[in-house]
Amino acid sequence: MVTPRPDRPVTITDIAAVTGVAPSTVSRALNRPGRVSVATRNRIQAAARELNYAPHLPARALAPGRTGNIAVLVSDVTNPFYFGLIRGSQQQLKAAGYAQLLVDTEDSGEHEAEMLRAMRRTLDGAILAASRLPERALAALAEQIPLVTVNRNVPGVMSVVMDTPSGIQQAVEHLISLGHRDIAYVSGPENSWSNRARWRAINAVAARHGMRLPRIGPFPRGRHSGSAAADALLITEATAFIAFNDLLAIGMLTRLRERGVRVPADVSAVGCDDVFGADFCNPPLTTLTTPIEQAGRVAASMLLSRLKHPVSPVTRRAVVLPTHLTIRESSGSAPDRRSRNWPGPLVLS
Amino acid sequence: MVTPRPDRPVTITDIAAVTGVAPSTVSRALNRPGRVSVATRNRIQAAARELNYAPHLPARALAPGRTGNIAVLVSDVTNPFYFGLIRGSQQQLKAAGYAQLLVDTEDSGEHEAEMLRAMRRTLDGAILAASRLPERALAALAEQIPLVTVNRNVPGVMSVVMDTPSGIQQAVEHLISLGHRDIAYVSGPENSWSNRARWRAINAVAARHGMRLPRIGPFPRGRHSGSAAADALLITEATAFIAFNDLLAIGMLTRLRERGVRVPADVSAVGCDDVFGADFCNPPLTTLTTPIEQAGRVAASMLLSRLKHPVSPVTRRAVVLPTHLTIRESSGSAPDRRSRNWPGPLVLS
DNA sequence: ATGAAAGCGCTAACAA
DNA sequence: TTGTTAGCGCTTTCAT
Repeated sequence: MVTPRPDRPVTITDIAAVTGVAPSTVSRALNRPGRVSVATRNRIQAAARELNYAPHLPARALAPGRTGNIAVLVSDVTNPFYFGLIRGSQQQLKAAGYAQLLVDTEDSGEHEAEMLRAMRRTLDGAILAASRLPERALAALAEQIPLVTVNRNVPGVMSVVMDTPSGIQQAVEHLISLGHRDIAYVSGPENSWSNRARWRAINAVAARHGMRLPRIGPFPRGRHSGSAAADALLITEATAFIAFNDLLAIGMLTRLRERGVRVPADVSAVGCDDVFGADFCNPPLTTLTTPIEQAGRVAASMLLSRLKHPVSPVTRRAVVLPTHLTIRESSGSAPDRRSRNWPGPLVLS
Repeated sequence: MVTPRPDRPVTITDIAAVTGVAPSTVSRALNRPGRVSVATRNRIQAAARELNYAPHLPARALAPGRTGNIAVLVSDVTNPFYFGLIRGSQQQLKAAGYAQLLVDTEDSGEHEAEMLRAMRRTLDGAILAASRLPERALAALAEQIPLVTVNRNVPGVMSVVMDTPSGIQQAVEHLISLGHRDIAYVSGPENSWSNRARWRAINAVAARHGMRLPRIGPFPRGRHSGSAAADALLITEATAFIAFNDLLAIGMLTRLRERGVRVPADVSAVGCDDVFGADFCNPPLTTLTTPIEQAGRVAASMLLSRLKHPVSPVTRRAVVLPTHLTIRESSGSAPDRRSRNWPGPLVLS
């Protein structure tokens, strides 16, 4: 029996030598067990296990068409919004034998483009969780490499988006039913597609109710945006606000408390996303719940089915996931506007 | 001029054809610019840019020794504890030209081992953020592939750990200084190394103060552990607790509120980790802050320097990062024990 | 400074 | 059913 050097990774050639067959037979036995006689297959698989063989994926990836890698690009890995997405996609990808490459684009379209450029030959496809790329660039990219965008809808690119309009409608009407008439939209970063979609949806609902909601901001991502946003809000007449996302809303909650503004007695707060933390902040946040983990699963599935059937017409190009309003304690009846005043002084911190 | 087919990825051979040199020269020009004449180098680099060339990483990885991939294994991607770690390592790895493969082991040692086994030939190294593997397995693995563990210290394996004892000491003494004498440790999963380390540290401090702290639990990870833990706590005489981690502590906070127990008036709460959310939960949580993002950076750096200098003795094998207590509003003076009673009835939910 | 040639591990035609 | 052969794209000797 031939004993391969134990300090060198075991290859199919080693297995071939040990079992006395050709390397290609080993390859077949391991990948398409059906095309090999039962006897040899068993012998080979036993030897593989015995030698603790693991395939060398890069070598396999040399043959065109399959690297086994899918990239997932997020704008900020520490944003809890992505946690569920990452987990959802990871589940699907792992089950299908793909590795997930997590890439943080640092919220920059250039980083995003550069990473994709550098990695494109290493990838079978990519999931873009919050692309900052212009439509044209995205469409062009999708020609070169299978792509699924999340929360971004551009023609010709597969996508998973949330049904923002219906969720926003629920949110606005929830506040209206509580007696609020002055409702502000607290805007997020202007380069965010979700932000624009939400603002558009708000406008549409407001128009339907013969109202016009003011908008404050935009406020960038970052620790102190919540404070700035809360301060800006208090200058207005608003008795309620809908914030671009929960992070911003939670930041505002903190600042409002500092300034002695009671939520929801003085001001009602509504967030978007229902991220980790929305249920235990103070007070627990009423928010538009988006099925983000499902979005991750769906995005991965779309990509995988596309890889399997490169041009199948059955692959849907755009999936819309339902959203719903989760009512917690941060929203309540509108205060009598005339008697409204903030107990605390403005404290600059 | 030779025009390569535009629908096929550009290879160094294409560049060679275009510039009239040999493929090997292109390779050199791109990787070791010093070993090529300035003129040809410029010509080649220009052509590469022109053709929008990107190296095919799997092919490069065929040559032994460098795949460009580092795996980061976490027990649960949705656990906020890991966010900073992932970001820290990602920063370092990206800067060094490595791709980060994020792997969720689902808190199972078997998954962990299996993933590592399957991927080992694809990897230049791995960071194990919360390994569930037995010491022997870990040590054996470290022989085969460069490894850095985080929050896990096993001889012969590079590691980054937190200085739990000093942080725990601060926490315990903080509570003692507030008059607490009955302090419980709320234990996390028994297969967690951190959990055992924290419990050991607590015991040591208690002994130094002539006390013996009771321990309740263990409580597994999961949404409802906090409730169970809070209920268990209320059966004891404890006026304060230190929870295995913030997630557990926050869950307990929620349950305590449901049951009408005031924090910190009736019970003081201390968590561990200072995760996202610890600063805005209700009340904001006093917690042992661990520099987890730094841990990610350090772990990546250790791995990278190890890859560069395979057996350099200068690479430290174990790094201990300082921790400190962050005092927020969940801890306060101990109540008079005799007058202590919980206003609310026990509500099973 | 540059070219020629071999080979990394695996898969897929094709042949037997 | 199995073996032979030829690459995949790149790096790396070894010549020149």
